[in-house]
Amino acid sequence: MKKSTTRLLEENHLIKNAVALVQSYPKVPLTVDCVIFGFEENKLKVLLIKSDLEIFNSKLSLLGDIVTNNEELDDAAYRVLKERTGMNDVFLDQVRAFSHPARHPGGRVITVAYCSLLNINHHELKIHDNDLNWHSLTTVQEMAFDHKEIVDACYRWLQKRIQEHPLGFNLLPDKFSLRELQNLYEAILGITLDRRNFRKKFASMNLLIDLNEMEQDVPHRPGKLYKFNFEKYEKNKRKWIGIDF
Amino acid sequence: MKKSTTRLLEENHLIKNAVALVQSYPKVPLTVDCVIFGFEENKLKVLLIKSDLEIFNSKLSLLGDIVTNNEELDDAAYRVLKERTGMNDVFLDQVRAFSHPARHPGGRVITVAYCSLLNINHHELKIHDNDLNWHSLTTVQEMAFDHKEIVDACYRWLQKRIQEHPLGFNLLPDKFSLRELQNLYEAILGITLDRRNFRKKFASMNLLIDLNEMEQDVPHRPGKLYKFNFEKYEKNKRKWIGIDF
DNA sequence: TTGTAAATGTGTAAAAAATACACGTACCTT
DNA sequence: AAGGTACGTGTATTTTTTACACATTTACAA
Repeated sequence: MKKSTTRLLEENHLIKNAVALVQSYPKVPLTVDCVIFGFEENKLKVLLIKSDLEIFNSKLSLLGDIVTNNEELDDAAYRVLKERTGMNDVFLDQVRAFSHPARHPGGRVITVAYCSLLNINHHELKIHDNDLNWHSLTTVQEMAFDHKEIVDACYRWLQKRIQEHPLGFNLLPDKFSLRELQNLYEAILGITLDRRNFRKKFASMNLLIDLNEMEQDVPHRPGKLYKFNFEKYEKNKRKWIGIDF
Repeated sequence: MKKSTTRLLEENHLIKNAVALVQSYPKVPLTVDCVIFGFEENKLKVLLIKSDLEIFNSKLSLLGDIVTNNEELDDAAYRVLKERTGMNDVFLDQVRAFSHPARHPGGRVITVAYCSLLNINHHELKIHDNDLNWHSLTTVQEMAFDHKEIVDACYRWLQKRIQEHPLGFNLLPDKFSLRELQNLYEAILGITLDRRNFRKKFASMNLLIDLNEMEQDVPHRPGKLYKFNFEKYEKNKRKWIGIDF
């Protein structure tokens, strides 16, 4: 249906009013920060950079960036991830916003934290770039800004989420053994699990595809290799209840 | 330890650098929006206002406001809640940020959504003010901005959270019967629960204090009244695992 | 006052899920 | 060839969840 000219003019007017309203709003600088987790040597790692703010004297910092005009927060976080790791199709989810007025020494900056999970070995990281490096989560202490607080919040978020959804697979290679999977869960949750019960649980989920391959180059009896059935999980995601260790 | 003058000057310089950096950042208008839930007549309600933006033609809108200078997001949300309901000490938690570039007709505005739970009868609502009113969650359809999407997200958030923590008590009067409590859970989760098993579960949690009082003015056998043991819950919050219906 | 309607309060048996636990096997290394 | 190491598997026990029925208390109406 074609709108009349009068209607169009009126609508135009209303939009102008709305624009004027928004222009009267105070504005704040907004950034995203990515807590990028990886798993290596049976330890949960987090990808950090040395802060380029002199005042922080090379303290460790999250990967982040300003949110540009008309950019969705999710897109900004993906952009940071892509720029720094070269990777697409990485797990990424918003955790929450951090807004303490003094969190940035240069004045008020609000940041939205994202949690990302990726397979360290599948990377194309530009590690050489800029003191970009993986750090053991447990050893990371002082950080720039409120980034330690953000890392802690994302870690707690991950611990909770991994008990509701099988997110851990994002941290593993395409092919993995059950032992590797169990090590991952033990590292993230900080508990030890019974091997037989752990295998039973994952077997009952029917989300693992047996590749009929064996581990190579292990100094002991090799285990079977599996891959994660992403398709099946995506299809049933809504019905998903939990894992419950 | 007293810092040397040189050190102070240097620090000052670094802060100036940081300030200059932040000043170079793009800025966006930022708001908070509160999804305020209540419970009445065995229905989950949400507190809405008629949008004062003409372009929305009195469509329903969440209670929200701009985030002022140096204000924490949590504080901004509390402020909105206080202004509109007159209530302190209300349950409030951040859900997530919404950032679609076209979510506001007046241009780019990012909003952070909060979920709040309060006891409708315990209010001092200024309902007369401004077309402020409670609406059945199930009947709310069209809303201004992306507020329907935000309400839906907060409802899903609530459904999930209420199975992990006993948040429902925030929606009930101080004194309530087990039937009211069950009605609440059934309304939020959209399922029916077995009465005996429900009571058993809450009894096993030991979070209810028997007031040795009875319901008044009910057209049938009155039930016992209980109050929620907030202190005990707060004390054990960290160890809390879940409710699991 | 008596009967009826409506919701309260309570326990147990069966099923399902979680837990605890041990030994033979396969492969690697020396 | 022997020893080390992690793999792979099943069952009994406990705990949790589910399903289910009847007597009781009060309000209300006849």
